[in-house]
Amino acid sequence: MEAEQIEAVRRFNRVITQRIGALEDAYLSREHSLGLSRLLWEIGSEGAEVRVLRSRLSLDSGYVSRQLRRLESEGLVTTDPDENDGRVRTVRLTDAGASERALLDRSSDELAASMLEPLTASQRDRLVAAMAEVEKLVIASLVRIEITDPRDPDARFCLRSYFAELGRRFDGGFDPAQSIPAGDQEMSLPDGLLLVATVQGSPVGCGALKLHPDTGIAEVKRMWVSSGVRGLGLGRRLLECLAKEASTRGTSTLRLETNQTLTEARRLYETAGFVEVEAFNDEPYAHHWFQRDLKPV
Amino acid sequence: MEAEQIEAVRRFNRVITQRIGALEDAYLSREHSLGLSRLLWEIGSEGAEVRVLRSRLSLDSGYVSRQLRRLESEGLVTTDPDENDGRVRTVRLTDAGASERALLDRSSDELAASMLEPLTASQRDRLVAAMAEVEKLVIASLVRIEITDPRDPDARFCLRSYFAELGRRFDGGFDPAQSIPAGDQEMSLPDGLLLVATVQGSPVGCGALKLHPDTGIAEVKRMWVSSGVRGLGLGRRLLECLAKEASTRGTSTLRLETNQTLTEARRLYETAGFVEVEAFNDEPYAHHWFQRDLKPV
DNA sequence: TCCATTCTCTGACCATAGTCAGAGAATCGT
DNA sequence: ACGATTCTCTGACTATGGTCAGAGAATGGA
Repeated sequence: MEAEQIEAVRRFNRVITQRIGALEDAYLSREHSLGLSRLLWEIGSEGAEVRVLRSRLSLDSGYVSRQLRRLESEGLVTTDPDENDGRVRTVRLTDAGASERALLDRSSDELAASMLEPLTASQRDRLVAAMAEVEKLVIASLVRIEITDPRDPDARFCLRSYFAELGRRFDGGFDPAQSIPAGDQEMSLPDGLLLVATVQGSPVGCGALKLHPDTGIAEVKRMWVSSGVRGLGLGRRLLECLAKEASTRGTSTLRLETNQTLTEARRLYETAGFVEVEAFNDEPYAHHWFQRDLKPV
Repeated sequence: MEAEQIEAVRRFNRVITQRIGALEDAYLSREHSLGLSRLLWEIGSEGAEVRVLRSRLSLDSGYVSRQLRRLESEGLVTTDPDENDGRVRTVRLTDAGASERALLDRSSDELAASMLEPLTASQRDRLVAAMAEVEKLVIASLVRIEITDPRDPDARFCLRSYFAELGRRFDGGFDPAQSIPAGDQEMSLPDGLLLVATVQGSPVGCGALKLHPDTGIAEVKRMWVSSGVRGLGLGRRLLECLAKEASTRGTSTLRLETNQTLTEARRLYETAGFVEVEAFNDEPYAHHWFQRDLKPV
């Protein structure tokens, strides 16, 4: 990494935190403290359970409790016990609370507008485009990839999303019963593994391996990337991560099959060193079979 | 301004403040509080006067004093009275303080590096480029233009910079004595005015008017934009601002002359509605004379 | 049934980051 | 020379944003 780039990032951080900080001071410090406003915001129009608020903002339970009492005494929220679980309490905004929250929303809009306002139309377009690029790449830098139990909720979410996408994209839909299966056992060590990619706790992609240590072959399955984070090279990162995991577990050849409608996946495999080979199984949904040799570690 | 753009800016602000905030928590919260670290940083390797620190960080004098006592008691700084002015005290870092500051510096580097580290080389380049663009445009949105007394230090700085630049760029240099002068009086109301553009307190550009109410003509003089903020349309903003000020003061025609080496200025004048005319004065350094009619207010 | 756990709440603390009033010394302006 | 101003400092006070221990009610699991 070059010193110049680091200097550029530092300069950016300095300018941006100053600017946004100054604006937040000016706009958001209405009658409530920052903490109260944050809580009010996080409750949302639907209401929220106290324990959810606590974990989302990662705050102490006593602290949240006191803040809620204060909001209550100002008539901005009401808290009622949960119907199913008497320990849990649910906070809801009153009308006054909702309008207070709307005010915060408007302030945020004004804050954003004040960054655009002094600029010409073309400068605004450039700023918005550059911000989108920064945002995207910063999110990319937040991706964490970890081996995850297939029964984990995040893993379940990814697998469900994967099947849903195949259903949407395959000509004639997708029926898991027709396809070669990959059960939880096959995606758990030592038979295989599942990688889940997350951004700040939310699952955004996955990829699995079925290991066959006796033959030195491993199959790549369940490659999926959420539409929100496409174009960030996450597919490639997952694939390389799978290759590394396979390699350290005695795999010399990686195999996978794919459907003709998944063109971007095919391009990914080709540019990642896979070569198309004869069909090595009878997966009914596959049109292309790929293979890649791994360098031993 | 479009709602979409505002939404994009808000999303950017959210993502970036979260990201930078989280990183700062992780990296910068060493043994000193944020306030002490900020002060330590601001003192710099050269040392600084207490009053300068106070105004730069816009902090209460009592507060700064107490913070300094604390840094002193930890052996990180020394404060000595100024040689010339016994009221002023100058703070300097001790060796321990300097190494503490170097540590902060390194943390900032690591923080920046951690944003780049997970990315591929091409993504890094894109991120740095987009950050530079955002930074530039955000700075552009921070520019304030105000009528300023020519004897004000900021004004003096701009005028000095203006002459220095002419000296560098004109073939054969520039000698103010040879040129048609514009004294402080001529750039002060009611005879004229000087606009100074600042970004967060630092002067970055200027432009002056010499008014001639009897003829309805005003002359534009001393147009200068700091090299650090070029390409942001600041010249145009200054020029439009001058035109507006002239217009409200009974000017119907704006005039200016310029040197052939200032090509970007000439392009600015042409695209801002000025047309080249015969020489209307005998300014020895001028090669082109321009004029523009103003719509009455 | 009963013990462990979960969830919320209260009370007692604490550090940080200030603000405000005023005092004392040095300097400036006239 | 002297009154106004500038600069720094001390003391008293405050709000914010927490942490920690423990109590009491509800629930879950064996």
